[in-house]
Amino acid sequence: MPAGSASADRPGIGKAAPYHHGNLRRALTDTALDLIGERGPKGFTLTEVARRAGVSAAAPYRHFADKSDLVAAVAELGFQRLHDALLAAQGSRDGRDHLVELGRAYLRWALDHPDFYLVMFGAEVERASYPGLVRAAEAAFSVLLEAIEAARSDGALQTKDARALAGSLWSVVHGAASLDIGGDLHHARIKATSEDLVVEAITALTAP
Amino acid sequence: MPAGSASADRPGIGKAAPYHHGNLRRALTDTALDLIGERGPKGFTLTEVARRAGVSAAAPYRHFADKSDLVAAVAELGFQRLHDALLAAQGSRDGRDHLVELGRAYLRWALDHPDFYLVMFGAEVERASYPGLVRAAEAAFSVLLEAIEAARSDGALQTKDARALAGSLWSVVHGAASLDIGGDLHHARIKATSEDLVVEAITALTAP
DNA sequence: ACCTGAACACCGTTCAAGT
DNA sequence: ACCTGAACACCGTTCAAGT
Repeated sequence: MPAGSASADRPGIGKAAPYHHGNLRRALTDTALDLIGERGPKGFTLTEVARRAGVSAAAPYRHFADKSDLVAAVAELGFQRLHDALLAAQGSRDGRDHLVELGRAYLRWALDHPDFYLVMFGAEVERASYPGLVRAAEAAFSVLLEAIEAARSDGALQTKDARALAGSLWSVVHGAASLDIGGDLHHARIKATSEDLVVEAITALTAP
Repeated sequence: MPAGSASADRPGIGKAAPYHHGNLRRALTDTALDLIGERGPKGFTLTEVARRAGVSAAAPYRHFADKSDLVAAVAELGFQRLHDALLAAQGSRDGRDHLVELGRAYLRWALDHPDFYLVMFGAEVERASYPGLVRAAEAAFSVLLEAIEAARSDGALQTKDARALAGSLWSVVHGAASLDIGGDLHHARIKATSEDLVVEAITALTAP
């Protein structure tokens, strides 16, 4: 234990990188995501998040109402990043192909960030209780909706109910992502990848 | 507190319906399901399950390795009931219609038992760690697989990879159930019901 | 064989007190 | 304004002891 270091007038000396004063809120959500990635959404404790961030167990309560509120903040971050990933998936100009690309991008993001994904759709947080979370999810969903509208006005798609089609597409993609992450596709000995399933399903659902 | 009753030689006199000696294991899974239904998969504690069953907090450890093991047992029960519900859905003889009926039955069961469903597919239990759970899930899945095979040999369906089609169908139905239970379809203002989505999607995916 | 009682480490949360 | 330290109720789990 080193004592009397030159930085003795700064708080948290010796302890691993204490954030303190400034952006503890963001530090906590980042640390929480790390922990969830290591231990899964369960076995994740607020006390340890605080410990890793170098603050007391009570400190998070200056920034979050309770543990669920922190988890909701992580989920909201996740929806924002998913939203960005979908916006970045501007491949093909053709309406139907664009929808396939969107589905692929969604799935890829989910499989690349299973920890985020589990928090975003898991039962740990009542999404309905967090308006910001609902808005973030809606924003991501709107990318899909607009792609459908665009395809429709291009004549590449004839759908009465764009929202219903969006719901079907979201269901397949979310279902495939969820079953893949949970290992269920593997247990069912399905050799096709979730990407195969998604591409085929979107193609069938948007067939003229 | 009534004392000296005629049943004083039986354990647990006076306390609310103590199960003791016999089928405590089953009593615990039943109580756990009740509690999950009331409070959701989180906010469910082993201690309270024991309390409600009228036994000490240590008693469950005679029947389950730990809390996760109890949750896994509940999930397994869920897959068995889902399996039964699918077997009972023997409506139409026609191959494609039968697949639609199967999807409907799955969705209905999930929406009727959201507590079960969340435990079965939630992150609270590592499904891969519980072989009995995996087997129960596979058994339920096999109903779908056999329906596809039957439709194929009837000529109602031409599919190269039955398991892949099963994966796509499972993805839509699971996805729709999951999004509906989570309130996400509602937040996305999708007016069509999850049943509408599922029927339409299965029809499209099994189109000749 | 099955359950109780007491114990331990740990967690979520609160609150008075410090800077 | 933001954080600490101590406190409280409660939980998961273990283990010796009871019947």
